[in-house]
Amino acid sequence: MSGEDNLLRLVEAEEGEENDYHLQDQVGFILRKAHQRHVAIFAAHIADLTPPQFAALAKLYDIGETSQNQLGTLIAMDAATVKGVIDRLKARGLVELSKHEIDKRRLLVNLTPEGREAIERLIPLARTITEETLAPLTAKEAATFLRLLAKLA
Amino acid sequence: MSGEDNLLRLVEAEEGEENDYHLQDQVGFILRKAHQRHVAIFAAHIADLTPPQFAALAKLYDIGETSQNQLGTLIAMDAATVKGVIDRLKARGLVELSKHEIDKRRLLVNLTPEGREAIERLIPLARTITEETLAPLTAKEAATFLRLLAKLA
DNA sequence: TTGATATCATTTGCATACGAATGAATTTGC
DNA sequence: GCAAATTCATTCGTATGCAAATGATATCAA
Repeated sequence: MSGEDNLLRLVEAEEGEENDYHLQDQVGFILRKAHQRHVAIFAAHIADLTPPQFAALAKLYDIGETSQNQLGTLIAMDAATVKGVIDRLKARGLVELSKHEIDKRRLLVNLTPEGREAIERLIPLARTITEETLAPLTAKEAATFLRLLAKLA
Repeated sequence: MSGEDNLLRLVEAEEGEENDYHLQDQVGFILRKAHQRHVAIFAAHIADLTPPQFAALAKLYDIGETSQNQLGTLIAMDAATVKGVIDRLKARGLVELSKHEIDKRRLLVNLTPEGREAIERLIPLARTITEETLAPLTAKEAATFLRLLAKLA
């Protein structure tokens, strides 16, 4: 810390300016930490699947067969990311791929019976994960938080 | 969709159970999307630094020289992650490394003059990024959101 | 109809993120 | 004072996440 910095602080204190920047108060930093905590809770309950992999299976279970690109849109992943996720699910036999009959650009993705079994088994655990993630909040706070978070996302 | 599934749905509808699982309502999924949006806003304002890199510089600016490990704790990164971040900042001349004189395990990290210049220039932009991230909320909502988010993180 | 655009998927490169294993150095406990 | 436990840093492997470039196909528009 140089003498100039100390002088600057004095001057700004006199002017009543807030010069401090506290990383730990910034929404981006706290958002990153909250996300990290959620991922850790997820991993503690569902060890053999990542949140993005689970999201892909859950969405396919919800809407049925769709193109890789469309699936990516629905679960908020760009094309490069969704490809990797689907590749790994395919390698594990949880999804299967086929070509779109009419539009030859599209790659259709669907659950295999094993994938359907897996997601049906995991959804109850996912509800627990959501509960545990929100556990520091009261029910009312959790509702408020989800409403505001959705406005941000 | 098999006949058994349809039967299951009828039974559950009669019992008033909620069987649907909507990914887009789960806190983890929305948290991931909110984080993605923040990172995009960050990149639009600060193109030459990532949020983790910025976090490292901002924390060093705040507390001065510290060990790589301690820095990681303060900015919520594990040892493997912080090493990569610091390596890249070092390669760009924004931080410098030195050995701890007494405890030979520790690697001290500090801002270079260029790093100090950079973070002083960037902090005002970071304030803008925070504002833009919270822009969908009113001031009161933003305060509530930050309070609840901090409880979760 | 055909030339310009747009869409879908892939690949490459870079940057987190974290578990697990390893080795060096320090601290603790007895 | 010494063995056990802990801490610090590094490395490896795997998995997102995204920008940019590319190629194939489809759609639009003059």
